Amino acid sequence: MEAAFGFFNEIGIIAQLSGMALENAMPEGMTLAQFSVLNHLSRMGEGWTPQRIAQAMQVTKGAMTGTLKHLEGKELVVIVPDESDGRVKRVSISPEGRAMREACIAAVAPLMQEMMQDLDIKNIARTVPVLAAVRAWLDARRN
Amino acid sequence: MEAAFGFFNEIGIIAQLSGMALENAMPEGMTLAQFSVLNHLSRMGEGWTPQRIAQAMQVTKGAMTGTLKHLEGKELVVIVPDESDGRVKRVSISPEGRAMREACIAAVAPLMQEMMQDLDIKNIARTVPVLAAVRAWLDARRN
DNA sequence: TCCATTTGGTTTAGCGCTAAACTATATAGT
DNA sequence: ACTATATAGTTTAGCGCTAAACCAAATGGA
Repeated sequence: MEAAFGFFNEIGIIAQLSGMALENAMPEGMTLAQFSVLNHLSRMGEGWTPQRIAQAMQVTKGAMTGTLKHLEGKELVVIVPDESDGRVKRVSISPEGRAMREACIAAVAPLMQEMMQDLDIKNIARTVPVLAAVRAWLDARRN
Repeated sequence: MEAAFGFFNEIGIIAQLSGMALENAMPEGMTLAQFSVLNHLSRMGEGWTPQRIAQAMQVTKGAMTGTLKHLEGKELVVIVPDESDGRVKRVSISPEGRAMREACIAAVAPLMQEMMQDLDIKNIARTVPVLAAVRAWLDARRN
């Protein structure tokens, strides 16, 4: 019980601190939320709908509307209406978007290197399956 | 490198999901940020300044101004000016605040129980020292 | 004594998130 | 064919967070 409380407390603080550290390292104006979408599109291919991206990122569609608007404003992403279904839109990453993704990864790499040098990466890697199990449990429970 | 990325990704998602799960379980209108302050005051004693609370919670003083305003509005906390220093304020938890803290803990307990039943609490407890080390590293690095 | 610096707190702009209300389009059942 | 329901996306209100500008009070050195 105490352990569980401590666990979630650490998780919350690390999420906050690491998020800030990563965003500060990234090119001006880029956020983790925006980078995540670029990364997803780059790795998983084009033509995703906002709704599907929102599900993949575990955020509401309302939140995704905002993030995509920012990305579209910077022309890192192209959004077009679907031909066969008037409700849905299709999102693609632009060449500038790909370049920005690369730039973000390059900007963040030194930080990761530094951390892996100072901390024992083995120990960190060992926690990942446990974290994944907790995430899966929370996700399933959330209905 | 991949491991580190995956690690922070899991951390971010768990923080989001667990935060929502806990807040949904709590009494209407209570947030994790507000609960954390009540919990801190209850455990660490009275008379803390907003600035010191902000440092303990790892947030900016601006953020703490807002959270304390909400708590004060609900009369869960009492804030008075310091006598000897015109700049500082002193924060105390009220009886209602203590009751609210208890209510939050009681509301969240079943969730924790459920999780400890479904997942192996030992594995989770084992991750806590690693998480603490990562937090300490990020904290030290942030200057 | 006076002025520069430091420190505590507030405010504002901006981004992320949720939940819920709302619009518009598609689909299924009668 | 018409109506009810489901689905995609947008908008709004509200909370949390940062960073930076700002105000007020304390402090320390010339």
